[in-house]
Amino acid sequence: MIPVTSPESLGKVLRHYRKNQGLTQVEAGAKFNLPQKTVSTIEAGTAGIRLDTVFKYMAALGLEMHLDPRNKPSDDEALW
Amino acid sequence: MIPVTSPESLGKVLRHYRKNQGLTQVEAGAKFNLPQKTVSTIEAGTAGIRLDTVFKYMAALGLEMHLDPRNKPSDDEALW
DNA sequence: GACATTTATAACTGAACTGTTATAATTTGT
DNA sequence: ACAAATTATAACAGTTCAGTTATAAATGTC
Repeated sequence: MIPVTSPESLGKVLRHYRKNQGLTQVEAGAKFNLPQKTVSTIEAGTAGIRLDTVFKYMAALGLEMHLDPRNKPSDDEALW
Repeated sequence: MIPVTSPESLGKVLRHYRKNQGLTQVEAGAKFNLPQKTVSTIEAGTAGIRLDTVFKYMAALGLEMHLDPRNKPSDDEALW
């Protein structure tokens, strides 16, 4: 449930999930034709990575994203 | 709590939050020096937008991101 | 310590972004 | 329906990515 607010923190979270699944960068990237180099770049937190590349990698790891207000006072403050 | 898995859905959610705050694209973008054109591009769901640009815009709207496994069976399956 | 696996880094090309400025198209309110 | 406000689109220059291939560095195992 770690909040992600930067390319760096996103890279760390993605790496965490990948390792949790016992995958190497090559294995994880192969699912969506991302070369190992690109996976490395994503996890390193490079600022300029393209959004579609990130979503491909999230798909490879079976992840989805949620957006929430920062400093959310309580969880029952639904906006949708 | 809508799950985001593509640039398109991300753009829609960001637009939703912006309008909820009563901001125009110019007003929201100005907080982080993003020109109106860039905000429009983000909300339109352009695939190749750069990740740092997205995070700037999220910061302008006071949002943070969370990653979760897709088809999460139950909410008490914490991984962290 | 040596070997094998995994990850980081490099050079090159083509493609597409951001920022800037400006204008067209659309939406909103009266 | 008109005017004002908002959003979408365009051209240009500069920057940087993705992909490919290859290699260096780091990590882990015996």
